[in-house]
Amino acid sequence: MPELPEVETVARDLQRRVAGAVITDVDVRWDRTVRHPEPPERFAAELRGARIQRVGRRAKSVLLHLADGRVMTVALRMTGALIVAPSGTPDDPYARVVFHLADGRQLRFRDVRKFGRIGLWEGGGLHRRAAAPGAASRAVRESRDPYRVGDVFARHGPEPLARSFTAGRFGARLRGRTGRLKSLLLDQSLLAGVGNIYADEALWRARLHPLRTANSLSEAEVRRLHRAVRAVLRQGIANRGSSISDYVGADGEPGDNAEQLAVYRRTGEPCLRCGREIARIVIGQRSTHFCPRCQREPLLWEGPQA
DNA sequence: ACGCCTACCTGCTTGC
DNA sequence: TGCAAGCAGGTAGGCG
Repeated sequence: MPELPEVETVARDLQRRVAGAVITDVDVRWDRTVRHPEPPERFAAELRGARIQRVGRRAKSVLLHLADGRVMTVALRMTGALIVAPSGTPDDPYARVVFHLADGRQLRFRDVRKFGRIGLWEGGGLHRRAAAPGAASRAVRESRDPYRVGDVFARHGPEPLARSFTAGRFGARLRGRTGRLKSLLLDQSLLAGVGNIYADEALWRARLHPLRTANSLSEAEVRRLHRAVRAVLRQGIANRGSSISDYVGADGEPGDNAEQLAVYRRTGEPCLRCGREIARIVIGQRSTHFCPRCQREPLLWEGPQA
């Protein structure tokens, strides 16, 4: 469900609502949601009495910075949501982890499909350069604790909305890559935060066919894609995210960006630029939407293609 | 290192 | 109406 704009919206909501709150107890109702530390009783024990100081985001994870320097990471994956429930709110059968706050409210991790993951880590290392690919997950798997939050994101690429993420830097990361643009935009080690919705939207905006390969792009096209990625993400944040079926912010309200989407899940509707019907194809098992006229097909030099 | 594929889960929609 | 298949915003892990 949530990509960068949705996760950013949740993080900003939580910053307003739970910064300063103290966690008094934790119910883990689906053990596998908690990945570190384990077992869940230990996760709960380590959080009792912790104060949430600040809420932020890295990639598609919400970061709850605790007053003692530790960081809780919440990866929402497909259907995860973090919702602040006032005291007395009816229970939610899909709440997988419930954080009880000292003021009587609950911070609920709701997750129908149970793909979401929560971890608790020592602070530090968030802003350093990427380590060797694979090192992070291997180390986490093998670690006897304490493990730093920066290591969790060691394989992730840069934040697309950071000032330091320039077209030149984007081009350097794309250089030599033979993969298709659609798949590369979804690759979190190339760039962090773009998912299926915003990948399609960015390619439409940049007028690039999703099957184009990175190494086929001119410098001007790289600049166009760079601008487009940033624009669609910023617009998504401004509209509090795209709610296709069940995404909601921490206030439980859906975002307004779905109606602004140009191609995502608009198969058969007219292109906003040229009127041609939006097409849907599958790339790397992911549904992909684009305008066959505005986003010209790459030249195919081999193999039977649709 | 890269690309491709599967698994992880549940619920909703679609087509027969 | 029932039932099975297909689809969904993500990503770790295994394969070649």
